[in-house]
Amino acid sequence: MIAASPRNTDLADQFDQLADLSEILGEQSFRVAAYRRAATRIRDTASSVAELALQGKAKELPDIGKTIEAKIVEIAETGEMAALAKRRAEVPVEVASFMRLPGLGPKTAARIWRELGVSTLAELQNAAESQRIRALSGLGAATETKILKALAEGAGPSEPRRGLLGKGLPVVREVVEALRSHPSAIDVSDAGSTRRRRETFRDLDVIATSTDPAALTAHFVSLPWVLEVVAHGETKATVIDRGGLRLDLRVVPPECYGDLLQHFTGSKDHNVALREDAQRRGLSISEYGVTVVETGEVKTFRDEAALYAFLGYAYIPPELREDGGELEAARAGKLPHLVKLADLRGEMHCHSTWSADGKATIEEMATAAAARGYEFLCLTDHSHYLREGRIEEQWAEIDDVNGRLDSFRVLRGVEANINANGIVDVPDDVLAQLDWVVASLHTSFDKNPTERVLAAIDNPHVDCIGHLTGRRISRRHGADLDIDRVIGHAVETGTALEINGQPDRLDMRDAHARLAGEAGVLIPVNTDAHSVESLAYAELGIGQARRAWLTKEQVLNTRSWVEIEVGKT
DNA sequence: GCCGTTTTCGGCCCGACTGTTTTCAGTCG
Repeated sequence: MIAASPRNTDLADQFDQLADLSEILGEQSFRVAAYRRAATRIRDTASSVAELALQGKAKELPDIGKTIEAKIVEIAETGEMAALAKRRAEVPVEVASFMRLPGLGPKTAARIWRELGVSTLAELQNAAESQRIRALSGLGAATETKILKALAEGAGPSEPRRGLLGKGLPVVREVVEALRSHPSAIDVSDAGSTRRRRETFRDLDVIATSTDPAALTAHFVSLPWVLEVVAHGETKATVIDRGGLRLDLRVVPPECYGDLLQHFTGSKDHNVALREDAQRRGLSISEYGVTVVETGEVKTFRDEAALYAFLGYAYIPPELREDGGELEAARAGKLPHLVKLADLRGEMHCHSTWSADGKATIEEMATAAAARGYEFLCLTDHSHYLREGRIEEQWAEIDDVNGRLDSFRVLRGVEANINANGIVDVPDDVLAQLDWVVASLHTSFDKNPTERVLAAIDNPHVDCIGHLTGRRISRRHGADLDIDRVIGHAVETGTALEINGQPDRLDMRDAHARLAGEAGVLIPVNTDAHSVESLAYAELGIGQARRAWLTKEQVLNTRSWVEIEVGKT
């Protein structure tokens, strides 16, 4: 039996650790950066990179060359990377976690380890308390205080916690509104990862132009919900709000608003690729403008579209700015026309009080969906609550509601469970009477998940697989599926794979949805709403769909129900 | 380490803030 190949996340973690330890050892910064880029690339790839490497095809990915492919093959075949094992023997691994403390980088971590013999976080705390850090030249009492504060706040070996997009968006919008009300404000916008609709964020970014940058920055740090000011300059400030969220503001003159917005929206990888590309053509890009190196002339741009146009690209929507091929596509005029929230014509996965956890009646859900401008709603209550004749009672209520609603239709659906043995838990004769069948994994995620999902797809009554992996962001990893096989099977059978817009699901994730879309899978953007309010999660789902490069044509519920029924054949 | 519409060698984004300094290195995004 062949051992399962390592998962992309495990490979990526190993390259990140290789980068950390190499950096502490003072190795070439460009090689360290290459390891980090490779880790990111592996993490953002949908297919198994280990499988690709074993076929000699991993080096076709950007940022993966011969050397890194060989290291991946080595991990797949032996379970270990010699280069990493060697460095682990040289550096105590906990020294790398010093770098997780804010303000401490590789140079400082290395000096504390080498010059003081400190190799664990406990020893680091002890060294700071006994004022031994200040003995090192260039470090003082302030550094000791900073270390102790960070350790007391629980910063440590684990990754810093990232917040959910669904939590961050309302906060960043509130801050944007508060800044707009300041008399010196001209333009204010959200930026950063929330503008790109990335599923999680580390901090919330706001940018602005102002007639008086220092006054606007001062207003920002004195907003009522600010708990702590981390940094405060004339054009840039960072605060922590009472919810523990980190907010960054940056201000520049109006004439370079486009430059600033582009810079501060990122992603970092997108900007680096953009700037490297520009540099090859004799241009130097910063948040203040584009410098023609030869003449020293600086061009500034009031909006992003003009900036991208000057650099020779079509306008790139923020959701695509991840260094995932968008620059090449924009240069060639081949960017997709991304799906928009307003394109949605129905909801295809939601619940009512017929599910025990549902908060609204069928009529309330339907009325709310109609108010959003939808034409239909597939009611997909949990199969568990629709047994022993209850589903017929539900159908009667659906008919009743449809009788009262003009030009809106509630469809009969169900969210069936894919059992541990791969069987869909609703009898075929019941499924045959339904308009729309969603099948989802809810338990036993580690028990043959691929085979179970494939079996569900094989059921001719199943129209769609719900929240494909079952992950809960930052709580549960979800099923480790063979995504290529699932997508291949979905294409063969015409089964849809949804994007579930629940803030902690967003499942399929962006990379999976992009691969599915490219393969020809139809993808409904759903909310899995259990209440009227959560129908608004459609915005998060559409963000995810746009990050997956999906067009209106690829998103199933941009069609009318009649068109969808015809497509089902 | 990776990469190539001037390169298979010699490059590799750019600027702000902090703490410790008397002009800068380290860190961060």
